[in-house]
Amino acid sequence: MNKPTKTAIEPTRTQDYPEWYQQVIKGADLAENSPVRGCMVIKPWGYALWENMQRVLDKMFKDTGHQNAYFPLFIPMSFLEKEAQHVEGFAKECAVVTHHRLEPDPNGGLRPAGPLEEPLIVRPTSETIIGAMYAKWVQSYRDLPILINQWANVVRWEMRTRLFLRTAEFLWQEGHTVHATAEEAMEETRKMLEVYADFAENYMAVPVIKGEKTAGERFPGADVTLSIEAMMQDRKALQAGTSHFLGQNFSKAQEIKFQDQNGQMSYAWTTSWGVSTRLIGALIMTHSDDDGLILPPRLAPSHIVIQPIYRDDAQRSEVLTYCQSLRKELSTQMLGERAIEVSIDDRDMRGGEKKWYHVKRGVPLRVEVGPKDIAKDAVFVARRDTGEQVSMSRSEFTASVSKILMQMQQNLFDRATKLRADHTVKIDNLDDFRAYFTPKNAEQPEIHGGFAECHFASEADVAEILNELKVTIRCIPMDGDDQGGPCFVTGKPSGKRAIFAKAY
RNA sequence: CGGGGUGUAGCGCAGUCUGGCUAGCGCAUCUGGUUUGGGACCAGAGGGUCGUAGGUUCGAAUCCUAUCACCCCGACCA
Repeated sequence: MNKPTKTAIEPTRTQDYPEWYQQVIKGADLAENSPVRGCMVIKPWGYALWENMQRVLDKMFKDTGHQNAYFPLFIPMSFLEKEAQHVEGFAKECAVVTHHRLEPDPNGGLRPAGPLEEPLIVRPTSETIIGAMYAKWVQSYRDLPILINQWANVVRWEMRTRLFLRTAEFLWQEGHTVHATAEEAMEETRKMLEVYADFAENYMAVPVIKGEKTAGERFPGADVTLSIEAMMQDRKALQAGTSHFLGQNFSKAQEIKFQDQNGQMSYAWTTSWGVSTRLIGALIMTHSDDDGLILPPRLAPSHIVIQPIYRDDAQRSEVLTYCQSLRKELSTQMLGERAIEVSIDDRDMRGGEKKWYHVKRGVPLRVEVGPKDIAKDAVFVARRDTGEQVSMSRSEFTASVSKILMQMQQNLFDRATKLRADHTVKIDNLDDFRAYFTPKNAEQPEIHGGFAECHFASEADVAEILNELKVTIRCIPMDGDDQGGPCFVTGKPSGKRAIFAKAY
C-alpha cells in the first residue's frame, strides 16, 4: 500500500537537511552505522566510490614524485608527547591500548589482562611515528627530499559522529615529506593543495576555495595550514582537504636532522597533507537532490545501467541479446582515461522499483531498452543530473555517450559553482553579519547564510560574535585580490578578506 | 561530562499513563497465483527471552529500583 512519493528521498533538503543527508546515504546504500560506536561500515557502492577516488589521487601523488609506504597503526604514547602543540590538539580524542590479552572473568565474560609497560595509542594521524622513522633515514642532504604517502585508517574518538563527515575511524591518505629548506617544504605544501583542488574540481565536480587557515584553526603543530573549502547545499562550509607546512617543529621534536653541503647540521623541514572519506560526504552534499545521490561521471563506479524491458521469455532473450551488444559497444568508449562502465540490470524486479533503485544510487545514465525501442533501433536515455529523458537512435547515443557524460560532469560543477556564487557576500559591518548568519526560525533553522567575505584584524576581536553565531573563519583565500579594509567588528584596518561561514 | 529522549520481529512503530485472554500494526522476507513501458495486487506463511538484572503482585511490555546501550542538543573536532 506504499503510495508513490513525489521524491525518492524523504525528507527533502529544505524540510530537514541533516536527515535528508542520512537518507541519501541509506537510499544509495553507501554505508551504515555499525555496532561499534561512531564507526561506520562502508558498503560496496560507497567503497567503490572511494576506490575510484583513491585511484585518481594515487596517480596524482605518483605523478608529483611521491611513493607509497605503510607505517604502524599503533604509536607509543611517548612519541605523541614530543611535540607539545600536537599533544594538546589530539590528546583528548585518542583511543588508548593498555593491555595485550584477554582472560576469563568470574562472570563468564572476558577482561583485559597483561598491562602494557607503555600504552599504545591508535594513530589519530602519523606525524610522530613517521617522524621517528624519518629521523633514522635522514642523515645527509643527499637523503632529501623524502616524499612518502600512506593510505591508512585513523581513529579520532569524536563525541558526535556523522556518516562520512565525522566518524571515529576513517580512511584517508596522509602524505609526509621532508625537505632541506623551508622554501622547498612550503612549495610542497602548496603543490599538494593544488593537487587536492584539481581533484575536487575536475573529478568530484566540487568547486573549492584554496586558502590559508588562521592561527586558531591551524593543525596542531603546524606553522601554516592550507585548506580547500567547499560549500554544501545547505550553504555550510566543508573542509575537504588540508596541507600543512610543519616548519621545523616536528624535526626538532624528533631529531630529524641532516648534514648540508657545508658540513653543517640542520633540522629538516617537514610537511603533511591529507584527504579522507569525508570527501564522500562532500560529494553527497554538493550534488545530490531529493531523489537521492548524484555522482559525477568521472568518479561513478558505474556510468550507465541498461534496464531491459520485456513481457515474456521470447522477448526476454531478444531484448537481452540486444542489451548485451549495446553494452559491448558502449564499453569500448572512453571517459577521459577510463573506459565507460556499463552494467545490465536484468534482475526479476518491477520496472519502477528498479528505476528508482538506480536513481537513488546516482548512476549517471539509465538506459531502457524494450521491444519498441529495438524495433526502431533506438534507446530511451535518462540523465540523472537533470532528470531529462529522451529517446534517441542507438547510433546517436553510442556516438555521443562520452560527450554526454562530460557534459554532466561540467553541469554538476557549474551548478555547484552557481550555488556558491549566489550565497557569497561581502560584509563590512556587524549588523549585516549577524543578520546574515541568523536564521529566521530559531527553533528549526531554515537553510540560511553562506560564505561571508569579511575583513578582520585579529581573531580575538571577532571571537565573541563567531562563538555566538557558531560561525568560523574558514580560510584566507589565496586567490583573493582584495585591497584591504576595515574589520567588520572593530573597524581596525586589515589586509585580505577571509571567508566566514558555518561549517561541518 | 551536563540537559533531554528512546530501547517491543530485519526496519519503522502502537500498546505503558489506568497491570489481565495467545503482545499487535505497517514495510520487508518466504510460498502460490494474477500482473508487468514503470515505486503492483490477492491469498497464505515464517519471524519476539518486550535492552538487562532485581523487586512489588495471583498476574508485569506496563508499576518500583538499579544498570547498560543508543539517539538528539551543548562543550571538542578532518
